[in-house]
Amino acid sequence: MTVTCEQTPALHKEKILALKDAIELLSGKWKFCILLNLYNYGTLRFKDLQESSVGITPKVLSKELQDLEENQLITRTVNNTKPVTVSYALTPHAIEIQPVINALVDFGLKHRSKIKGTPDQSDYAKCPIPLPSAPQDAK
Amino acid sequence: MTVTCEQTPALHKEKILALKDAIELLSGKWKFCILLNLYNYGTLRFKDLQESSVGITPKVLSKELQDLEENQLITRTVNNTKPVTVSYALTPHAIEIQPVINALVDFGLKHRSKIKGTPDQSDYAKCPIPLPSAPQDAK
DNA sequence: GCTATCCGTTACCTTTAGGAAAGCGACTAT
DNA sequence: ATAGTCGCTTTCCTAAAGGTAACGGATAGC
Repeated sequence: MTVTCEQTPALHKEKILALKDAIELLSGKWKFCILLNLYNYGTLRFKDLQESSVGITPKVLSKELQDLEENQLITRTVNNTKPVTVSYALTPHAIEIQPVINALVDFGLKHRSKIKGTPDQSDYAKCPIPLPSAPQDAK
Repeated sequence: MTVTCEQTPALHKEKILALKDAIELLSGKWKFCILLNLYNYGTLRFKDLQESSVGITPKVLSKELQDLEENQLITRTVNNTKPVTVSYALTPHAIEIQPVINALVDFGLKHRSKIKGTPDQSDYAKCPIPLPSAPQDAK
């Protein structure tokens, strides 16, 4: 260790600023979770996201989605269905975040097995849902 | 539409939990910043970190460092120097986070040039250090 | 004695994230 | 007419994050 691989200070400062931007945009309890769900399922409606992001309330979900849309990471599409539905999907720009999420998941898995050891019952308890919901099920 | 590239729900849930663990540990305004500085400089003392993490207060820095140490991402070493100094360095386990930070920085750079366009005055304002030719306009 | 440096801690306060619960507008099914 | 679904919004509230300022022990120099 103790590499001291000091790059140019200017470049380092630029990185710090970029990092702060990213943190400001993505920090919080839910955004990565929402994005991961969209990566996995492609397109999700409001209610799907509410169910897949276990524990989120509509108010918070609504706000998070607005934030993400403002930053051009997701698109919002209103479908004219019987009760109106709204679809959310990732923009091309959002693929830039995939490496972040993958790295984060990767770290989480390793950290969990390394530090925690126990399989975190509290979180399991929060996730009693079978998840897969057919997006267009006409009742 | 409706890509639904659904991997096994079990795997997806595992990822969500890992993601939530990682978020819980790393979220906040400062941790990534501290880690990036340690990546760049190798080993830093308390005061170095205070100066490189522009804007952080000793109280907050102290707490962040404790969190990181508890999670075995950094080591704390007390040197017996004239006024006591303390060195912080990354643990081997912390290299797992490097991809996260790199991806985050990468995203931040792209996002900054794509969405913001403008060079984020607020952050520049928070950085009274002779960064580039800093825009020091007195009103 | 007075001051300074380094690494914090303590006390206090403000801001924000986020949760709980209810409602609302448009529509439909019974 | 009533009740239900969907996608929110609104109001109210609490817990936590984070900032400000001052102080503390240890050590050293003047």
